[in-house]
Amino acid sequence: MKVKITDVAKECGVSIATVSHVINGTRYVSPETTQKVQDAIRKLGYQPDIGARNFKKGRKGLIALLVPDISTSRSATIFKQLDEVLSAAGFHLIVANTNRDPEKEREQLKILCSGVVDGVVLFTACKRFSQLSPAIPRDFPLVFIDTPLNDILYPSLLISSYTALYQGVEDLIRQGHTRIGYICDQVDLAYSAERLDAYRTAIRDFGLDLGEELVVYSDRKTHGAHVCAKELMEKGCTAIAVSNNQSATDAMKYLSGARLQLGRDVELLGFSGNDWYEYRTESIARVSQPVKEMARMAGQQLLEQIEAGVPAQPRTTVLHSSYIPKHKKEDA
Amino acid sequence: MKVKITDVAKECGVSIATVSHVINGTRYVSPETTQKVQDAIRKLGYQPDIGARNFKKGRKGLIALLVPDISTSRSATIFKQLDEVLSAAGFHLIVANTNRDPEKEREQLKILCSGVVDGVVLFTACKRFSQLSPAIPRDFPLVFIDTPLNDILYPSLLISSYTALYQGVEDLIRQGHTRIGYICDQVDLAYSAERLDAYRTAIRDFGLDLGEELVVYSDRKTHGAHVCAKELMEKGCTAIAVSNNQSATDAMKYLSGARLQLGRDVELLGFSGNDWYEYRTESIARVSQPVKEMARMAGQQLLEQIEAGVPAQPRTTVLHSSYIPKHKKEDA
DNA sequence: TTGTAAGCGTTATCAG
DNA sequence: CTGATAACGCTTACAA
Repeated sequence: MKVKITDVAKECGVSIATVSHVINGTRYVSPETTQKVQDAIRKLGYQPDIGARNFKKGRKGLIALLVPDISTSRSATIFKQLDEVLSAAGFHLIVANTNRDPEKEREQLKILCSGVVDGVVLFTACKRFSQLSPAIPRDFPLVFIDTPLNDILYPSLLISSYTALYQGVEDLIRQGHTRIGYICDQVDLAYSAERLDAYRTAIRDFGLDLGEELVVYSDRKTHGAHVCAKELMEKGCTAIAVSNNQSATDAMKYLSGARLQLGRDVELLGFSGNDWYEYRTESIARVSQPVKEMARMAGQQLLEQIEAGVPAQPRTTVLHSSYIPKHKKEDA
Repeated sequence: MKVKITDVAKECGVSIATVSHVINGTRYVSPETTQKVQDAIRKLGYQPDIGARNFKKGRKGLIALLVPDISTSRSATIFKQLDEVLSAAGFHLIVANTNRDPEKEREQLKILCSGVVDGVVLFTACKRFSQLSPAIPRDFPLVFIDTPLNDILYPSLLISSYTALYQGVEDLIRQGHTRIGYICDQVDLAYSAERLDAYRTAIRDFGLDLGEELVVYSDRKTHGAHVCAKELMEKGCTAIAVSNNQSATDAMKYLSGARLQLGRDVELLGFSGNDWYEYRTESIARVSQPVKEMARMAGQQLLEQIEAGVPAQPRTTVLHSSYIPKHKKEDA
């Protein structure tokens, strides 16, 4: 049989209350008794039953992370960081895949929030908060990440790449490039619009504006970024900026297929991501997103809500990407 | 306040025992009473407290999946399938990343097995079972997947690609290819050795043996599969077979970079995986692994151990990959 | 400085 | 056919 708190109490002739307090440091116990208890615990190999504890305290010891697609490297990064900070606080992390389906997301959210987990970190696929609110009980510990929603009622963490992208384009311009193309994806998403804006503003600020000529729009399914890259090269671009990591990868695939070498035939301003290692022979300039920091902060903020009982404030935190010039190492 | 079982009992004037039995269908209750109870449940919006139930039943409601690398598509697939079968049985899935580190794996396993979860699905990074056994209590519900270990004491699920690969090579031969190269990765891993064997046997069976000439060994870090592909082409191969999906992808990258077209300049025998979509313009012949089935079976077998209380048998189940010729759709 | 005992919300064992 | 009631292992007033 498993050894329980009563066994320990019996072993060293104190009450179970004392044992409990020794374990949790929740009230004064004399040094000698403390010692006795700790010895007994070690001797018997006692380990508190987490299930019982959680039950008694009315918590589940579980946090859920909801992501649109578990197989992306971004999801994996977020998972790992979050797991670190939450497990340090005694929580376990369960992951749910929403498959970018708002319907499914709402369902899962409803179940999870109704007594399964103590809190949720949500990378939503919904575009408006009102699509979600019915699924979330008032005052449920929740943190949004990565998606700006308008009328949001919870803490939310975002990454802005405006400045970094602006700096990247500026750098290209200072290097003498005058025809800098831009591959834009999903303009309907806020982050994408912001990045396009950064590109346009930089271009305009330095008097290189050509209107829409060097902006092409990619689409994951019908008009991949490789095609876009091709188009831009045909338009005589000497440099290409992109709006995300996937596009950067695709563009590189096209360029290498067309035997165009980075740094010689064309310059690329990319985004950092986990798959650069494949291409590390050619160092490129890039925008680096603080995904890890975002995930860790999300964990912290969630813990505050849960433990300190801070009611969810609609505070929005914006982290900023940094621009990393060519030949410079990624910051850890 | 949350509504609990006593509230329901009070509402319809029966005992909590009856309510519990209605909910769990665990003993006969007259139709009328059943009806009354169900109405009350609906009326009050009662939902059983899972935490309390788990506590009472001495279970945690949690299963852990340990994988070497959460960011691979294989891990993602396994996660999704497993999650489906386990959540249907009322369990939640927590994922732990071992980072291919046996040390870390052992630690996590030790913690998880000592009362945190009810069972574990383990994609181990260890090469021998003895490295693990100290971390696992006797009779702990556990299922191994994807890694053959010698003196294993638990159910284990494997995928063999021997036959499929053999068939693929055979198909190339029947198409008239006589110089078929093979890119082998990590011969020290059992699956890899098996696949190399399949290739060699097929080649030998059809009298095309050239010894080691057309076998090249890749290494993720120092000697990528693109390099291997290049070497094989220089050796005059008209077809290339690979030992896994990553190598297939890398080989294709090289080929497209060298402007060599599949089906015209060279034939490729690849492995199925999640990133073929990028290349779907060219259909290729491939070995398709039943990863989903493996994951689902792992879930089933684990449930058997946990629920039916079947003590862990050292039974090994081998699933077989199928060969899918060119131009044929992937089986769902 | 420590002990006693009342729960937390279920399930399950007895009786009836 | 159904009801009391004792557990499950722990935390935490309240007492002493």
